[in-house]
Amino acid sequence: MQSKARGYHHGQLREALVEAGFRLARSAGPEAVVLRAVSREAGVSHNAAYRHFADHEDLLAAVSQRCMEQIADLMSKRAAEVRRRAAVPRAWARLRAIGGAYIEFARTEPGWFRTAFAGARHGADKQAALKGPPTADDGGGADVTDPALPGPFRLLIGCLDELVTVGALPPERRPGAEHAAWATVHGLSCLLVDGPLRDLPDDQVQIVTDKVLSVAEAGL
Amino acid sequence: MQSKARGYHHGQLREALVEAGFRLARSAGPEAVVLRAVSREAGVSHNAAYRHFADHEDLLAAVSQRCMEQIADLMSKRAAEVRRRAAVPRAWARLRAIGGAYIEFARTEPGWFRTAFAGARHGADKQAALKGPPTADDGGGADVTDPALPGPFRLLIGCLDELVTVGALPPERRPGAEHAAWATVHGLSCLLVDGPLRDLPDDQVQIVTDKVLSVAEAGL
DNA sequence: TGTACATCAGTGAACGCGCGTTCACTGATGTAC
DNA sequence: TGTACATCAGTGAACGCGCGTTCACTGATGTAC
Repeated sequence: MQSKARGYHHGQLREALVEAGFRLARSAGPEAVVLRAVSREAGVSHNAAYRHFADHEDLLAAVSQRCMEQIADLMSKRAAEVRRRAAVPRAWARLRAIGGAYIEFARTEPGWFRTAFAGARHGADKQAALKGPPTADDGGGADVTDPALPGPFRLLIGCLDELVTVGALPPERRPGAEHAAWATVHGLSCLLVDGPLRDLPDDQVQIVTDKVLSVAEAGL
Repeated sequence: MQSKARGYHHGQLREALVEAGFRLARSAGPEAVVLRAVSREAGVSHNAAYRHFADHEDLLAAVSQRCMEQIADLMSKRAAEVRRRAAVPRAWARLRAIGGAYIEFARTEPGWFRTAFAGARHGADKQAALKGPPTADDGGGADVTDPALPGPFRLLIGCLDELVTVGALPPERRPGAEHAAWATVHGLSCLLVDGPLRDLPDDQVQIVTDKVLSVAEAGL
């Protein structure tokens, strides 16, 4: 019965609030994800949110997670577009595709990108800390199937594992590779969004992106 | 006469306000650099700042710049500690030293680190945009002596130039290298400060840092 | 050297704002009998 | 099948807060004569 038209009881207010916050975050970043504005956007009184979220931080964390999924979606999409058939070049192309998608997302959706990482700073407890380091005792890094990991990171791990499986990356270079790769694309993304590369014109962004991805690949 | 004890006229209120903001930013980041709190910290009425800054954004930009210099200071210090004598290993060691210092700074002074990049987002006009891309018509990158560039970036450019001069880096790989290198260390810094690597214990941070720097160097 | 005066750098009070959060409430829903 | 009632999800008003900014002001400084 909950799919009825809006009455006194909303029915899916939680989802509606997250979606409203997500919309606000798009143009104005995490600073825009504020309880009163989100409720307003959802067409509901400004304290209704307390039936679904403990507090403002809790809401922001949910919106942030939504943004993180949005990044992962674009990465998956770009990876699926890779057309190479041979295993080795295909694996490399997929890695480049997800890296490029990450940077593309940051550049085209800076509000969402910033929000994706805003939930982490506040409410640190609620998000699982990342699995440790490249120690000798595990398989050489984090686990792709671990649902606590952010989606983009899981995709990256998957790509790197594929590179090893396919023989393109020597297993001894695998440990820690996910951190190095992620750091590189994340860093360029931040510089393009927040940092001193923020005003670079699009064509130059493309050049810089290619260079950075090439260096990262060469490094692996 | 301006070094007299505090009277009605402060004498160096501008510097004092920036310093007060800098202090507040250390523990609480850019969100703490708020006009009223900064004035309070400087022991002055909350509107006195308007004699020295156009508005809040203007003050934040000044504090942000101060933080950026602080990063550059640590990088210079670590670079100066390099003891290698032979030109080539020395150049590589200096590059690694400044990269490591950047990450070390982010890790040990997250408030300052975040503030250094907070001034950029707001008040974008006031900060010079970074010189373009690795086009063919310039010497292969930005200019070390350009005072509009952030200090850390100037240091990085200097190191890369040195690598070329010394013959350690083929000139054809030089263009764009500063972006790739900066992106890598900046990315890891952000992940350690804001992102999912925030809770990594110190020893693992060291391992990850080494791996990331090694990959970046190998990539160049 | 002394004095009038313009200028500058600070003060204190007040403005309006949007925020997070809490309170007592009320309308809708579903279940026990 | 009908009715009483507990439960749940929303409302509206109010709280206190800290913020940026503006106003008319006043104390200190330096300069012209």
